[in-house]
Amino acid sequence: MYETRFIARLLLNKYSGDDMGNIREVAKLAGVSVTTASRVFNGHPYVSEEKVKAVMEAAEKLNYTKNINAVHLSKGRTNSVGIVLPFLHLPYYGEWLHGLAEEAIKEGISLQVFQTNYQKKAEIDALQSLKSRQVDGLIIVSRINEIEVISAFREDGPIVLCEKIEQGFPSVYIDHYQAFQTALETLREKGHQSIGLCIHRKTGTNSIERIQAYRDSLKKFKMDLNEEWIFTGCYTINDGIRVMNEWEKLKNRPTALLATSDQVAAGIVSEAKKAAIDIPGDLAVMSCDNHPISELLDITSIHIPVKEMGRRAFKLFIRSLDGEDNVREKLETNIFMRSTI
Amino acid sequence: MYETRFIARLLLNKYSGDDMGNIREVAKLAGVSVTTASRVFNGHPYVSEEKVKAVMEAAEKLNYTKNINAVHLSKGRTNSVGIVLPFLHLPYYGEWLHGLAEEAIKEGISLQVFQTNYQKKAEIDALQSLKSRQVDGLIIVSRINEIEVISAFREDGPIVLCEKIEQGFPSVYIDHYQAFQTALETLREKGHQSIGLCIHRKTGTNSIERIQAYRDSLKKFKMDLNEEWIFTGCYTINDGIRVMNEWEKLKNRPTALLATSDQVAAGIVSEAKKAAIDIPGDLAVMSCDNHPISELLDITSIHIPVKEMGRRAFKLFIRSLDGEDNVREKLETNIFMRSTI
DNA sequence: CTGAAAGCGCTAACAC
DNA sequence: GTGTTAGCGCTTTCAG
Repeated sequence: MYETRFIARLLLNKYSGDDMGNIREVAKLAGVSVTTASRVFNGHPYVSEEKVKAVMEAAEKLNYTKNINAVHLSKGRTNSVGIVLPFLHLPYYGEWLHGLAEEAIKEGISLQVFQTNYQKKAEIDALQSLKSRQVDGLIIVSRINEIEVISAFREDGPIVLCEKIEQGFPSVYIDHYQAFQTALETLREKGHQSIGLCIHRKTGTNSIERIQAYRDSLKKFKMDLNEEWIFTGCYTINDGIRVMNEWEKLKNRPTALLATSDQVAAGIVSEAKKAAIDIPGDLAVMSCDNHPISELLDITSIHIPVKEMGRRAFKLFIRSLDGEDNVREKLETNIFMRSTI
Repeated sequence: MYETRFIARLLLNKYSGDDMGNIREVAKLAGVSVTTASRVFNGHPYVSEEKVKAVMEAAEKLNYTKNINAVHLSKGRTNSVGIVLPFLHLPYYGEWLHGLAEEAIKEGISLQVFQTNYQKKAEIDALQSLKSRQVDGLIIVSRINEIEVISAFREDGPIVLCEKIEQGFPSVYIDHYQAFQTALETLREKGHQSIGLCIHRKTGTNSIERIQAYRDSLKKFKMDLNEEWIFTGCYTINDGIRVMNEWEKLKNRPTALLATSDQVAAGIVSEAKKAAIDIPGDLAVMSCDNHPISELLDITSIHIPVKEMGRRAFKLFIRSLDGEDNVREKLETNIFMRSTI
């Protein structure tokens, strides 16, 4: 049996690591038990100096490295976390991941990234990876499946959400309702009575909150409401350009646009310039994130501490592992006034 | 023994999946052998209809999910690949990952991301994860360690590089030397005799190639050379702003700047505008990547198919797994002429 | 301080 | 078609 398997691996896989011993071989060469060798590799106490040395030497000689998969199986965890997000090319998620990765490396936790493209199935694959113990937990930056679907995996491990969720999950979030209220109030004070919205999608906790704040504000101040003024699918610079073109075609135009992403606002502003539309004279623009590009183009933007969210989400994941699995953290926003409103 | 372990897990970890059976229990409940159950879960042939059904039902009843770590250990691979890159917040890498992730999901390969921050140690950790079999292979988008260090891990699994490397690794790359030559030639034709460089770093295959092209071109055309004109550490918009400020302080100023990133060029161009410096009159600017921001700001840029590189790198990884582990692919670039030169 | 041995849960060779 | 069983390589309990 040994033979067959060995030969098969040789044939199938040149990376069979044939020259890499396992802990048993190391132990044998060092003249100690497997237990002792294991202790040495894990820095456990109560091993004599000389045995430590013998084991280290044997390991060196055999070019030994732990097979981490065996460790994972034996320990029942993987020291890794899955990050679930829709798109990797949007600056928002890049920034977010950057913050998270900085924390994760400190804790020696590895990162498994699941780009869902907002496909339900892809997101469920990520959830499955929790159930199958590929990752110890999940951080869902943005989701597409209903919360009930997510909840079904709740018992399989910590799941951190990044939205204002009532209970059942640890989460880090922005009060988008409040932020939008403030933003709309600010625009109103500037004299805008008709305001349009550029938003990612109509679903999703964050989007729903934002739309709600929008509708509520309009009603409260008896401002104009027009379904045509809600532009969805707005993620990128190009989407902003598209919005600007649509705006131009509108018979009844809003005098201000509130976008949920700086990229979109950037597209709007630059396309406006090309079309000789005066910002903020003909159209005021305000966006979210306060990403460097907004400063660059001098776009008024609501600062969202994206990187910090990534960091916090990771910390919540860690706390969740320790049993504190219902913490919710709200992060603050503030408006950076610039020239586009 | 069973007892102790069980209780310990209950105490330590609420996510012990107590209600989740393993394949043995499923097999028992279904009244079949473990092998048969395994066959069912892996879609292997030669299992009778009824047994398939029995196994499926038992699995359902026990809320069974494969423990993927056991699979990994048993099979000797993990169906995952590690991506090594310095920074997750730079659009370049986001774009790159996006392309890669799209391919990976098709093949059911999961992504482990290693953000190194260009710290040698973090990069080595990634390499170790290959050796410890945490990932089946590595794609190094940009590295900081010497090639010899990487080579030492060559036998542990496929390692795909993204640079023009002589041999020993599969790789996908851009001929940066040629691209820069063309760019510099273009600037020269526009009458520029003194050209500055904004580059990531002085090391790294790609940077070295670019600097070499720079020096060679200057020499060839007897253009001015001034070490002060080489700005390093240029990655972001803010770095571009910094460069612009430094440029202004220069006694002897280059009349053109060639940047390796659109972000940097964007910073330069917008800061120039603030300082009432005419682009391209006082200073011509050209950059690399042709990221949407360059179109936005109408910056002349060398198009680099970043997303495609991500895709190709992944495909090379797959081919490498299949034994074709020395393929090198060159991707083409082309200049998008806009208003900054 | 040390070691024997029983797991962890799945795969697959081999025998029937 | 199906089942038995020996791995995969490490951790950890328990008994010295």
